[in-house]
Amino acid sequence: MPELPEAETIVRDLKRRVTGHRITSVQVAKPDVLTHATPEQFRRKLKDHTIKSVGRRAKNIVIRLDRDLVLVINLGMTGRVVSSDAVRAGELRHVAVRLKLDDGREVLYDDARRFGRLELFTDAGWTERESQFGVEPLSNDFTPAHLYEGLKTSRVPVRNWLLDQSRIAGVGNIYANEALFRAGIRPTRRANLVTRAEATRLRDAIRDVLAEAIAKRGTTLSDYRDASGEEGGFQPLLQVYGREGEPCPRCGSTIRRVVITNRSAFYCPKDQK
DNA sequence: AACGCGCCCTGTCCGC
DNA sequence: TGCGGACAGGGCGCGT
Repeated sequence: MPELPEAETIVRDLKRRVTGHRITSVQVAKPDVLTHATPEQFRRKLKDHTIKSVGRRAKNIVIRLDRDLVLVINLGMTGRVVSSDAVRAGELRHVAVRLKLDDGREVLYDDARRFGRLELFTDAGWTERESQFGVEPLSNDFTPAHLYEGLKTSRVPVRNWLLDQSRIAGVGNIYANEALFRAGIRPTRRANLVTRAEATRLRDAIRDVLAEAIAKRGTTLSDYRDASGEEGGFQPLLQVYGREGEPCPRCGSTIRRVVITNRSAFYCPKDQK
């Protein structure tokens, strides 16, 4: 599921719903979503901490608590973070972790495939981990020159290059494909063969598609929900992702699907060279 | 040492 | 209706 726009949407919802609240108890139903902690360690560490802020880095939800504790949630493919007062009972069938708050509500982590992970850090520990991610694509540091110089150093297909979180933080398969369509670059092209002019178009395309997707509260293909349990609204605006066999919205050619290193890529054979 | 690959796991859909 | 295979937003560890 979730790429930068979906994580960002959840973060904005959570910020409003949980900031300032204290965690009064923690239940772990599916221990395999925890990294480097037993359920007992996780429960003991989180209990009685107060949530100071909620933010995002790459596709991660970063919850800062008092007394030097940071809870980082990566949603994997099917992870959801929802507030218990926003979902109907029984709607969540794979709750892995419950965080009970001081007002009686719960923050629920639900994950059908359990590819998602919850991890606790100290401030310093998270700073270290965070340094391994690349530039935030919506920040001022993500310049055309930055992108062009980075692309020059690699011969992998540009679609794969865009998925590398140590290069650009937060772009996943949907938005990589959409940005490449907007920029007129075929997903299979080697990164180092993208021209300076194309890199500039790609940089703008990445920023535009991410910002537009955030404005629509993300893309729901099947599993993604925001913190209120609602679907995203960007899926009708996808131009190539998941549209194999449909006409290109720009030229009418038939959109193709190719598999690059085990993941689908979609493109218009006429508009993307 | 950059890169491709297999794997983690469940659900859904499609063809037979 | 059932069954097997393909496929799904991600990311890690491995071998080359």
